[in-house]
Formats: sequence, structure tokens, C-alpha cells
Amino acid sequence: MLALLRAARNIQELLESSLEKVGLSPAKYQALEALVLAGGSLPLSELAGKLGCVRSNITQMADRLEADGFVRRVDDPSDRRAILAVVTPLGVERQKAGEIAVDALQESLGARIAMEDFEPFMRVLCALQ
Amino acid sequence: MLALLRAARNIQELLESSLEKVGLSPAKYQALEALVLAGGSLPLSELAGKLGCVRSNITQMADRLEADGFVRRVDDPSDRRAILAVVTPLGVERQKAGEIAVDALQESLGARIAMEDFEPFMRVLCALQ
DNA sequence: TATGTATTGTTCAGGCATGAACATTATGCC
DNA sequence: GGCATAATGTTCATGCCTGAACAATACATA
Repeated sequence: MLALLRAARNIQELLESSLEKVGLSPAKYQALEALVLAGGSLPLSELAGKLGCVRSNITQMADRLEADGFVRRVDDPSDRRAILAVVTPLGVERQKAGEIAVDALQESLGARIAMEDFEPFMRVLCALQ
Repeated sequence: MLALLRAARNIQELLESSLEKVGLSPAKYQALEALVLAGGSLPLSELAGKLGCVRSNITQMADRLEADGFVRRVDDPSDRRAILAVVTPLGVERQKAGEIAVDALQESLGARIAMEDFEPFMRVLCALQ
């Protein structure tokens, strides 16, 4: 268990330094990814849902993404309570760059593990889910 | 990779709710554990070393632990720069309780995984270290 | 239609982590 | 002894996360 937590911490650090090169943090990348995947915009509440976090977190995340110029806040025309996070072209560009970095990291990590260990590894991971 | 991060996040949550019952967070538990393991006290800098974090983090951690009454700050007689974090009896008691909770969790997680998957799983974890 | 309930985003307080800058103290070396 | 260098703990700004409390809006149902 502790080994798993340590491995996760290690991967998290690798992910951070990979994304840092394109000016993103893991959290920002995930948010942009969710937005792009959803077609470019989402109500903040739905974004919180997709990222599995609390709404107040998204408020601050959106503040930072807006300050970076990766996202704009737009009133939702269909619900006057809601506010849409809309990815800017710059945001889209960064997300793409982030995706490339993440894929590369995933590739290099995948190369480290033996083929025959993969299946039991995933079984354990699922069992711990 | 994402699966691993999700599993780790899940375990982290389980750990949090286990420790919450004895009034500890994972971070506080780790700090108390390091202190008890070291015989009851450590200079803050060494504690930072054992926990693998930055000194300024320990300053704040020590503030919180002191506020909880789990630790006292004592001047190091052998180095006037240094300050020792000393576990209080209450701190020792909570650490023990935390250890029991952590062991129980570990047990219950271990029961979820198939014996024959364990070795390849650990191999992968080490490869990712 | 009015009213109670749910949902939305924000704010605030706080936990946990980092890195930079700082004053204080140790230490090695001339 | 005096001085450069290193180490110690703190403070501050910042990131990311949570939960509680709040005002505004939506909605179901009496």
C-alpha cells in the first residue's frame, strides 16, 4: 500500500515536470482536457463533476485559468444561475501540447514494465478501486 | 498510469477516513510516526528529511501539531539554530491509535488482491519508482 | 400562483505542499 | 580571531484541495 502511494507520488512528480514544460499543472491540464473533450465549454458545476472535485475548487481553478488566458467565463444563456467555462484558442493549443507531453510520459513509463506483468497489475489496481 | 493515480487517490481517501476517526490526518500521522520511530524527538530539519518535504512545510505542520497538543517545540541544547519537535504523551497515544487504524486498512486492502498477482504487481511498482 | 426545495457559483477559513528570501547560528580555513 | 560558507527555522506568496455558509435562480407541487 505504501509502495503504491510512493509510486503514485513519483508519477505525479514526473507528470508535473512534463507539463511544466508547456506551462501547465496537472490540475490545469485535466480541466482543459475535460473542456476540450466536452466540445469547448462546460458549466462550472459540470466541470467539477467531471474532475471529481468540489465546486469551490472549480471557482478558484477557473480564476487561475482565466488569469492564464486559457479559459473565459461566459453566462449560460439557458440557465441564469450557471456560468460556462469556455476554452480559448490559447487554451486549446496548450491542452494539445499537454496531451503530447502526457502521452510521451505514458509511453516511457509503459516501456519500463514487463508485458506479462501488465494484466495482474491492472487486476490489482481494479481490486483497489 | 491514470489507473494507478486513481487507485492511489482512492487509497488516500480511505486512509484519510480511517485516520480521521482517531483525530489525525495522513500528514500528521506520518509526522508523529517519524518522531516516535526516532525515539520521541527530532530537529525540524531532520523531520523534513524523513518526510521528504521542504522545511517550511514542517514549520506549519509543527504549528498544527503543537496546536493539537501532539508535539512541543524545544530548543536543541546541542545546536542553538535547531529546534526539536518532541512528541507529547497525547501524541504518542494518537500515533499508536493511528497505527492500528492504518494496519487494519492495510489488512483489508490486502485481502482484496489475489496472492498470485502480488509479485508481478510489486515488480511493476518498483519499475515505476 | 405561491411556496418550499434544489442547484449554481462565490466567498471564507483552513489543511497541506512548494520555493524564495531572511536572520541567526555553526563551521572550516586562513 | 576573522571570514566565507553552510545549515537552521521562519515568513510570505502561491497552488490546489476541502467544507460550510450564502445569495441568486430554477423548479415541483400544493
